[in-house]
Amino acid sequence: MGHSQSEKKSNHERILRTAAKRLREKGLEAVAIADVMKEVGLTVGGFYKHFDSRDDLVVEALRAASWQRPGQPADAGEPSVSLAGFIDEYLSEKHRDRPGSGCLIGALAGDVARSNKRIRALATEKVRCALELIAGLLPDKQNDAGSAGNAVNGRRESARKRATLVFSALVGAIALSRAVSDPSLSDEILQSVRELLKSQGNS
Amino acid sequence: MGHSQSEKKSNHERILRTAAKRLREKGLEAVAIADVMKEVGLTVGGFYKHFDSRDDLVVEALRAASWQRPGQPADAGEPSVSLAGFIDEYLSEKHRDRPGSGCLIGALAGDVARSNKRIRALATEKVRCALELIAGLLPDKQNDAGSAGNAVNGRRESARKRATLVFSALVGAIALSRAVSDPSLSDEILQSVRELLKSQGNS
DNA sequence: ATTATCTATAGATCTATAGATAATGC
DNA sequence: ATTATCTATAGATCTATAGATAATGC
Repeated sequence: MGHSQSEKKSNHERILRTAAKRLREKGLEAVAIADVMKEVGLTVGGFYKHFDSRDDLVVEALRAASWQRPGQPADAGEPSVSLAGFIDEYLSEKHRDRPGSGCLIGALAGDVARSNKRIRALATEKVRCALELIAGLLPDKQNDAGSAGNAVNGRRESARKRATLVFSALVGAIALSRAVSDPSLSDEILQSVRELLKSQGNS
Repeated sequence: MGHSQSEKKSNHERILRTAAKRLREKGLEAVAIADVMKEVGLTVGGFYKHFDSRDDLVVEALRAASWQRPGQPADAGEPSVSLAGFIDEYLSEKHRDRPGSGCLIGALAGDVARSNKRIRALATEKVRCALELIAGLLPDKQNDAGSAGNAVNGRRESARKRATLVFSALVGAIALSRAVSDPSLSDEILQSVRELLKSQGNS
């Protein structure tokens, strides 16, 4: 029964990583503390020296959960990929089949909508980050008609709108491809949205 | 304690309607049988003369749940609207704020992905229906390059792909708009996706 | 002495069942 | 006689706490 400070820190991080994985796989309500602790090799009782409540674990785990791009090591850093590459990775069969190491929002948007303020605030930040990331990957495009003011602001506004459409389509497509029980329909959804998102003046 | 056959049938339908609403609002796991029965004006014990198990209730309720278009009576029938009208209704603030009477897939795609075969098979049918409905609303468009064979099949294939993109974007956008805690970001998501989906050669 | 962990359990909640009650319907 | 409903509860599960244990760290 060792319990040094460094061991505690290591256990803490393993609890977070395990919870982040299982929460994305099973949803925000269906993960029991005892199961997470068991998977880490500990027991329930010790949990509350690490977190004040189950809710704290969920918030911390979601905060720490980063999307591990399929086929990349866990700490691959910022995606320096193109928009087309990002779309292909997001809508890959690997990502669909491994929600536990995938995009938090894609796996849990529905659950988040029914959660408390803290979790929704955290998810809101993640959504903002995703929109900015995608907007940054978008190519320049002619100014949209609706934007008054100078051309730079118009471009930025247009990019943000297009990023919102792209992210919505990504999140919707991955959710649908996971929900559907027919593998060929699931594949078709991924492929169609990949193809059209990349061709449709967005890339 | 009345219990005629007709009264039982009426109670059965009220249980289904109540469950369909609460399941879309709270998710597939978070609705307790006792609460549904209480809301209908009955008690837990009677439940099992109506359904063999909780799972049967969920399947039947989801099967019976139809999207009540915002601002329409419950039995408004097939949407004879245009694609633009459909998009505007789906991505309306009313729909966002009333998941209990809204699109099943939009509210529960994430939950369905973690559910059993029966529920996923049922959701698969609902997804197929949605794709066909949207494909039928899509305007004709030039044949896409990838399709061999005659022009009609090419158009149909193209419409199906575009319908998949549109439905993915609708499902993703409504999920994001509900997940996010900042009302202005939520509004922005709905508005951006509405605008681009209608303008982007899809309508 | 402190504390990270363990075992054990109280209290809450939920599904499903058992047995009683009272109205229906042959 | 049948059955739709009720009350009560067994059994499972989950969060959180209490108290014991043993290694750490001043």
